[in-house]
Amino acid sequence: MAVDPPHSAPAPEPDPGSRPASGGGVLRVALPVPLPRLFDYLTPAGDGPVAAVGSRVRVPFGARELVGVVVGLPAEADVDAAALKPALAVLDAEPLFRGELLDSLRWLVRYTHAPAGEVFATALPGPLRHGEPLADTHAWAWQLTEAARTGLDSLRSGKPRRLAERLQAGAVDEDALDDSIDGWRSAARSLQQRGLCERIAVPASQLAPAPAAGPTPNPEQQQAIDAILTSAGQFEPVLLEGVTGSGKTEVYLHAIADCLARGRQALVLVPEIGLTPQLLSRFRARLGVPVHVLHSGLSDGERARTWAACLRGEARVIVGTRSAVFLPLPDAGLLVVDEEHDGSFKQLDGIRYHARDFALVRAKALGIPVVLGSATPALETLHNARIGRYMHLRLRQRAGDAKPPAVRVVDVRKRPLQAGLSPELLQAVDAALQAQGQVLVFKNRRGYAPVLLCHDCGWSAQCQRCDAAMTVHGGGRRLQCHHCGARRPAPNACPDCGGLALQSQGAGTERIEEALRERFPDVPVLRIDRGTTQRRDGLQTLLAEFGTAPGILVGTQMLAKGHDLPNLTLVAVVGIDEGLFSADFRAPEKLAQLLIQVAGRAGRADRAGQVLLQTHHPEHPLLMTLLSGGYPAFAEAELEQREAAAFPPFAYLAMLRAEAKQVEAADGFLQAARRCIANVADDTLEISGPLPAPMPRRAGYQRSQLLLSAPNRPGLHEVLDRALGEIYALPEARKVRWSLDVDPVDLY
DNA sequence: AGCACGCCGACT
DNA sequence: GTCGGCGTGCTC
Repeated sequence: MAVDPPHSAPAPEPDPGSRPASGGGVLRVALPVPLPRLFDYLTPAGDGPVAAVGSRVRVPFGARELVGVVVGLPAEADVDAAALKPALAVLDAEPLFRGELLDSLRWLVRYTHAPAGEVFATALPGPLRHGEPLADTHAWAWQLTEAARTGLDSLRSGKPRRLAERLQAGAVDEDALDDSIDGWRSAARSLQQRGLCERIAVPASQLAPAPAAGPTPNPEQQQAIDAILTSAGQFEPVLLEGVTGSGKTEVYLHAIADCLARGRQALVLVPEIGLTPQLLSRFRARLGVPVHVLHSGLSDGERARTWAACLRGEARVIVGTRSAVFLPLPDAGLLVVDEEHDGSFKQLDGIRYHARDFALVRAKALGIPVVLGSATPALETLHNARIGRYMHLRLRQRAGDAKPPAVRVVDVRKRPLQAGLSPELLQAVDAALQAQGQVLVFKNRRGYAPVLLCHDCGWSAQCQRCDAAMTVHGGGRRLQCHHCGARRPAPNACPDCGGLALQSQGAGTERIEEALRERFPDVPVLRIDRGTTQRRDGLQTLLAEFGTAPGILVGTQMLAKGHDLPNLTLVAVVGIDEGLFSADFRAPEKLAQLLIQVAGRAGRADRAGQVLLQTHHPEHPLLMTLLSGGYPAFAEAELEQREAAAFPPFAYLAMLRAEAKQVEAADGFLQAARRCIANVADDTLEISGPLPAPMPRRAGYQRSQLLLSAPNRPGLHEVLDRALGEIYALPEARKVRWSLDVDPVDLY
């Protein structure tokens, strides 16, 4: 969703929402069904809340009941009036969607070409989606009862007594009790049973520790802060390009503090793994207001409460992952997208939106600045900055005079490898440990080995439901498919030839961990990947135990950012060669971003870090450019390539995907869809496919895809608008699961 | 997507 | 004789 802000803001529609539907009126409702249509109903009988645009309604739909959102109050229905059913009830006295959010979601419907009801449903937390009332946002507090005045003396010293004494001056909210008395809950329960204290609802606490002063911004930071503050109150997209450790967060904090001082709300979007306790505690310590969070780890109830607190304007600062971009922000003053290049901002199923791009749309509609921060901006973002659509601010200095790491490429051709590690790499690890430093070995592949191979006949362990090899886990004992999750024990003998020459080919993090333990028995070796950090906060706990003494971390993507490792002096990157030759046109960008991010972990503060890249292709242009000119030089070169090849941001893509048990069904649908599209397209639209997806069979389904490429965005949308009606109605559509992805990230 | 209606096989 | 398979049609 590379957004073109000057052209594509949601047109604020004349909003009939303020005009309540009069008796006998028609409600136009968006329902969460995969149909490209709205449904009209009569206003419900009875005397519930009056329907307005943006309110939820419960309606009969075929044989079932659904919760939908009123999106219009037309003078008359677009179907036979006799066919209209009355809605069952209006669920909101005040509309949930109003003003800017309503306009922006309407824009998203047009942009994604998705059914409106599904877009609105995606924007709501589960409980609201299912028709529950807007959650209470009050806090709970405890106070002494009348009876306590006489009964208190009978308490022996202990927890209950201490709690009672604390409550004598008046009610205390639970957050404050959490902070002051360990295990107060059981004490409270015991007092409650004796009728001495009670739990009461109080307005949500606006209290937080007084804001702590931060470090004085350096001149670059100050310049960036000033530029953002100057833009307050108007739409201004800002790319904040800052090398790792240059203090982007400090700039955000000043901009947010200013936003709060002007009485406005601030929303900060972070990648899935960027929402660390460290980041939160820093925000909490500095801002002096409660910081609300929204991420996938929360319960439905918690998400619903945060949503309500935002709508009521009670939440002033919200930090959240992708889905937080849908929060209602009646007093919005600032949006921040941290690590804006991160792939987790794009939703890959359901409504395929890009949170960064939707944040831009919202900021434009809200008339507020939006800050996109990254050390390695997405090429789309850089392009927009270069052509002057975005203000471009740079932070080149590392805070505290930290030196950039020294990068060394290790040519491993013809070198003996041990679990994929070269002697040079092991030597460097040894040296770093000797110098009391910590080491990170980065390998983008979890498990023990990517393939189990029979050395006698060439058989390899394949997943039965996917076109993919199974990964060896558990030191060679188990097989696991990373695409569908299938697991089975590894065979002892080759199922084909019966031979016993089964070998684990290649190395994943597990095997590297094993090799490093063997080689460096005296230091802790800690592996961090999806397998070792299942539990909530697991990563945090593991890293805390790891401490700062000499030791080795082995890990995947997860370790690329977000966690402070002050004593990390060597980062070794293993297995980048696949990324150098991937068919995906975004692979070079992703690899460059990853290398820069990982390298940024080495050497903070006083110690210069070292980065080691192990490769069979030391002369690869990507590495040469990245090494000599850094990310900016790489980006320059890569943008030229994209332009020459007519790829984004110089072309506009949409992907139609289909999957079915039979290939013929998937292909047949896409063939038919291709004809629908070709009928309405001019010759500037390129249509390729149907082609098998990169992994044609996944979890038992055959997957096929059709790629559309247009030289301009309006042209692409026009074609889709005109073709989709027919595509929905295709008889072939019934036999497949299909989806449209505007601005797909993964072509392969 | 669901859910009902509808017309053909192996079971109490 | 029926329970139930999933084809197809519809949802204001």
